Amino acid sequence: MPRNNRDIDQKEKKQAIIESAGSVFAEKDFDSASMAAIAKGAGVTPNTIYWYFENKDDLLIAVLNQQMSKVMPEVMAMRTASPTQRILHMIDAVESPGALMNTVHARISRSDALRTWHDNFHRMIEQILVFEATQHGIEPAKAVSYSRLLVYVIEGLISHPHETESREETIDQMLALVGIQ
Amino acid sequence: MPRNNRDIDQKEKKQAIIESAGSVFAEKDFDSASMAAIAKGAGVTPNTIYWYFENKDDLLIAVLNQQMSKVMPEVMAMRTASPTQRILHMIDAVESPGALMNTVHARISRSDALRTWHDNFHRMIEQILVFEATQHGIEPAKAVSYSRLLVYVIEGLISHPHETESREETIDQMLALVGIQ
DNA sequence: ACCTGAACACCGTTCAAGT
DNA sequence: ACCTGAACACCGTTCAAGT
Repeated sequence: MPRNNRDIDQKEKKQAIIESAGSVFAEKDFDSASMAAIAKGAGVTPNTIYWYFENKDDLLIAVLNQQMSKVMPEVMAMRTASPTQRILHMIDAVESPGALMNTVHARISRSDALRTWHDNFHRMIEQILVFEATQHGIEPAKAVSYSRLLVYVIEGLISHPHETESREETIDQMLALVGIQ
Repeated sequence: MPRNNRDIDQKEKKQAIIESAGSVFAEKDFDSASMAAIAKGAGVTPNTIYWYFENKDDLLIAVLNQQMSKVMPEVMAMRTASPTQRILHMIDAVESPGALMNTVHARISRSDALRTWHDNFHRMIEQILVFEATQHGIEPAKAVSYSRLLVYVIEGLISHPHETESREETIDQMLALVGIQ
């Protein structure tokens, strides 16, 4: 066993760190997930993580970005599914790896990078919802304000992973209220 | 100066700790607020806090309860104000002392006591909203499901303290959608 | 350029000992 | 019963030193 893994491709190692972080965040939560445990899972020393990432928040952002870039194409591809089903899929994917969304909100005041990520996330979801709403014949002005309300409901569902039962019903009700589907 | 403040009434000292915690949580945030800083603000040693509270989460719950028992009567007393104004007042009061609501959500998986507090909070808000809705002639079944949606929107506004501008507009839109006011 | 060992400052919490 | 000093185990992060 080599003293360090220079033979392993750098992209692979960075990827290994992100994946390890993702799974440790998922089974514990952000605060309980120590850099030591994440490093161990990736087969590196804790300090090595700091070669690839500025700090723990930066690593969190990398994990979130990875998740989103996996999920969004999936959601887009669900052409035949109902809006409710598409939203449900997104919530499931975002929420199952620990309650990271709550961590994002809780740490926004501490990390500018995290706030930027969060604002972009909101913008992205809202744009999709506005598109969806206008497709359903809702006038643009209303589509924008309804989308904002919808984002809050979606975030609410993500933030409360223990209330899974009536999740679909909740989305249906909200969509019916704003006139989508 | 006495070695310890036995002369000071216990209730007063406990109260001093809660108040110190409240203000330290407000200017920093839950994680950045050290027990040392809280203790200092209350004029005690860090360990003394553990005589009065089980742990940091327990102290957080005490702060939240204190806030709520101050705010709720105020909201109830606003008889002449519109529902929007009443909701706005509650959000302002809950959110201004740091983004503690986000901390609650982020730490639910770690603390059973915090989850219990959170569930009670939801129930309380939902009951008030259901009452409000039925007052406006909305049938009970719909009142319940609308209230759940409304709670998510309210929590969304609490969770995003930096989006203050359009807050009133957002509440108005949501209330209009469900037929209140 | 990439990685490590060892250290730093700090944290929440515990506990034996004091009054 | 109430409070403290001193310690414990752990944390994210830094940095000089190695390859």
